[in-house]
Amino acid sequence: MNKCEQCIVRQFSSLKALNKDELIRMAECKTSYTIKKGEAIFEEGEVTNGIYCIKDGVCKLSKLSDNGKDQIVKLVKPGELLGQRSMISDEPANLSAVALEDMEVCFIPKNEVLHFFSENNQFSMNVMRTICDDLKDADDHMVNMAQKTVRQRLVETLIYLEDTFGKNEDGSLHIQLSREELAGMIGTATESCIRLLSELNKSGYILLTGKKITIVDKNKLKRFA
Amino acid sequence: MNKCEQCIVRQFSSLKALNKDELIRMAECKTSYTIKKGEAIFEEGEVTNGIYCIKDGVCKLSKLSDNGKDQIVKLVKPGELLGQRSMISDEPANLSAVALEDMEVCFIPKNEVLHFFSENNQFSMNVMRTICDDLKDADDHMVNMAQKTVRQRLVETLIYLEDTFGKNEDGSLHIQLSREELAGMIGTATESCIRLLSELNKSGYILLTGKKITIVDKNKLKRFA
DNA sequence: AACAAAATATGATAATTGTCATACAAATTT
DNA sequence: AAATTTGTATGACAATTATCATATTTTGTT
Repeated sequence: MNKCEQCIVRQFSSLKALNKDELIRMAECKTSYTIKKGEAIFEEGEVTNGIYCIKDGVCKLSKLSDNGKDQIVKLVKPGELLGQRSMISDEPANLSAVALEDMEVCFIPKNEVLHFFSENNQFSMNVMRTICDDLKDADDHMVNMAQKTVRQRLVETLIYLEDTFGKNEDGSLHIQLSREELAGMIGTATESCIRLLSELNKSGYILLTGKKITIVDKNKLKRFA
Repeated sequence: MNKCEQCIVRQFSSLKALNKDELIRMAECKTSYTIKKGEAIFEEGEVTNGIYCIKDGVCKLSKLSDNGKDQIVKLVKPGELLGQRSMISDEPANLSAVALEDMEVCFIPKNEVLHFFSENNQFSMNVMRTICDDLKDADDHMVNMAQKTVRQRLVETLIYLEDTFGKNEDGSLHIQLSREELAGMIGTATESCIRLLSELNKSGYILLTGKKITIVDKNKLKRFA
């Protein structure tokens, strides 16, 4: 059992408000998991009974729409928590969480988290703030979905992916999404996504090399959209 | 100055967790406002420094998109609070709040709310839960915007309006939105919204009488979408 | 290495949706 | 009451996007 005290991601998360004793207590009750790329941490509708803290790897939060397509609502990075909303609302998960890379996550049971909530006001305010940030992002995201064209959404998503997850040494986007997943982020058909990527490639805004996507000139790309 | 204790909407809001003393304190610090239809309670980007409790009337929360169109993110009813997210995140308002009917609202300064937060755990949990509900709604809404057709969104919005705000004696939707506002809710051009309404009218699913919209058969309408 | 399965790419076409123009109706102002 | 402004409605057309079909490439498996 690893000590939460020494966990690298703790300082970047809501958990930074916990004191030494609380971290020891958390280390004792937590369960660590390894999740392989493509595996689910939890699925839509599942009762989770606690939260997950992401130590390593990125996952997607998505929801299956009536038309059979999976819409990606958010990508989640190390340091972030999963399942807080469902825990607080006392509801089953509204979204599925599936690993985009191999991951390491820790599960902390609900009753423990609620204990920290009642004892540590700073901690609950931190969690509250991240949920508020999520709400703002979701509202903005919604407006984009409703008002922008698929091309604009694709361009903005590509820039978001570079800004948030960085690039490899060769300049390509570090995070690897299938075309279907990228389409699921921007809310369009996979073919439309491929076609637009292809168009951006031909126009020289991006570079497609196999599955790798490289943004040639971010500002030019931004202006284009 | 009216007593918060006797306020009709209190029992339906997060404020129901406040005790007698807290309500007296709140009554002393609050400011009551009357807002005329069409007037803004606050605008996107404005620093609000507190929250508003809606006593009477409905308002829209909207955001101006880059394309110049106003997207309605949420309609807010009596008993609900406005501005909690911005207050907790300590940010200017992300959305504008504009009255759809004449309204009565009470403003409670930020420092007072934060005081109740720290003293009354049940109250903060209530607020947290409403924000979590908003987040879930926003996520679901986002998926709909991304994956459903304008027709589906229109039909679902009409049903939502009837279910949430009820109907007049003649059976028409109680809440009155302009075509432009309805288009802003479903995320489409005003002309497209008008055209689809007209189509639903001709097919007998709804009835258009002046500005009034009547759903003829809710289940049939639902199935149609 | 050979094969099967999955992912990516592209063409053809249809359906959806947006834009611009214009007409008409209703509400407001003078 | 006439005039102006605003909101609603509809046509014509263009642009966007989805769908279906079909290659082609890549990946994984035997």
